Amino acid sequence: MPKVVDHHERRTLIADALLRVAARDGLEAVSLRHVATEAGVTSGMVQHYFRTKDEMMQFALGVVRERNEARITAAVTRLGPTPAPRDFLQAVLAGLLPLDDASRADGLVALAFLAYAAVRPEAGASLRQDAPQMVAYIADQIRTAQAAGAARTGVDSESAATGLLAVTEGLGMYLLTAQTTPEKALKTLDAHLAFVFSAS
Amino acid sequence: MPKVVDHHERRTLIADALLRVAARDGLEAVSLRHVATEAGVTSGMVQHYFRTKDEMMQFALGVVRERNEARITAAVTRLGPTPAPRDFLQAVLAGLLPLDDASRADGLVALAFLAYAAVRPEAGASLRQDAPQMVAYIADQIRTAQAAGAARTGVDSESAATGLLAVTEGLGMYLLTAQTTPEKALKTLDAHLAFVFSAS
DNA sequence: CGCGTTACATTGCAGTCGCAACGTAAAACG
DNA sequence: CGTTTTACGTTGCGACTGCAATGTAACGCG
Repeated sequence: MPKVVDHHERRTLIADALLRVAARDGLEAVSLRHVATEAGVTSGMVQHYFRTKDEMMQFALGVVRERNEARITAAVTRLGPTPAPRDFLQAVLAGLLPLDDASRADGLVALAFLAYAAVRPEAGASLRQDAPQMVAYIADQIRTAQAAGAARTGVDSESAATGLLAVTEGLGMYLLTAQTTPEKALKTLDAHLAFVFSAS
Repeated sequence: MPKVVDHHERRTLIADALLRVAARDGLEAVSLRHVATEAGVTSGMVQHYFRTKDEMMQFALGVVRERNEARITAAVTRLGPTPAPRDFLQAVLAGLLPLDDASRADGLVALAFLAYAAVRPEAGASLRQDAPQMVAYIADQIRTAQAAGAARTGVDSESAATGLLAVTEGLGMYLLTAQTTPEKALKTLDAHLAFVFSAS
């Protein structure tokens, strides 16, 4: 064998270049040659690490998901142990919003992938898989607050959780398309949290 | 001159074909020849009515916007005169959700266009233009209800309006990507409306 | 009845695409 | 030390793209 190389590292290098191209020029500008040029390698090398373009896309999609996950866990750990449910959810959901340039770029790519996967069911499965546990987790937080008298009762916790996530998702889209500002988005999110977490 | 033809009708015919292709195979599958084949015409004719592909895309984008607008006004007129703000908003927002096959197809196309416009600012302007008045209108409804004691006070009406729209948008995305069901989406929307329209 | 304008259809060209095929160099392994 | 396997680089092919160019037929107008 020649130089011993870390396959995963090379693939991540290429995927990063792909994401840069997608964030700058859109997903339709992603081609083997463009990605290779962006990564500073030859298209032959890209082909060596990904047998097909679709395989490369799938991998890049996974990288986006990992980054989002990392952003969330970072927001959570930054909060310290045993935070109040409302503060906890505020941190998690705000961490999901594309507020800075880095997360904005990722958001644009995620949006492009969403449209890409909408007509490609096998690729879409990867995007769908972590939503249910997210809903369950948030619903659990709401139920805890309800039991402590810190959240409005008489509301289905799952509906409230889905609503919270949907608001965040919608605000994210408005941010990505410059239909609102970070300040207004955060204010709207807080207003919604105030709806959920209030005396009944 | 030869046969007198309705230009706008022909352009709409072509745009409809474009939207069918986009809904079925994604926006990346939209090419002059594919659209022409789908419309049952020659690519030369497409070129005759649209000087460039981008012009064709812009026009199709406008058609999507018109359809959405029509769906909303249809939902409103179906409601009769002077409805209660809550019923009114329920009808409008539910009308925005991609619940049947037709609106689902349109939603998929709109999603694709969103990603398309995200890296094409001049095309994105067309998507952004009607959001502010929508927010203003909903905020007005909320303020009316607040004055009548039918909605919770002490909340910024603009934030509440933005939240309502964001929830709808987010639920729409979950529906398009099959991450939720129409029943759950409507239930979540109603739960959010219950948050806004309740004694303070 | 010409005539010019409009409504298409056909063809072709330059560029890009994904991908296969092949070549080469280097290093681990016997 | 030779062999084999891996890691690339290069080239090219067939298909597709947007678009320009050109041709042709039909109809309104003077």
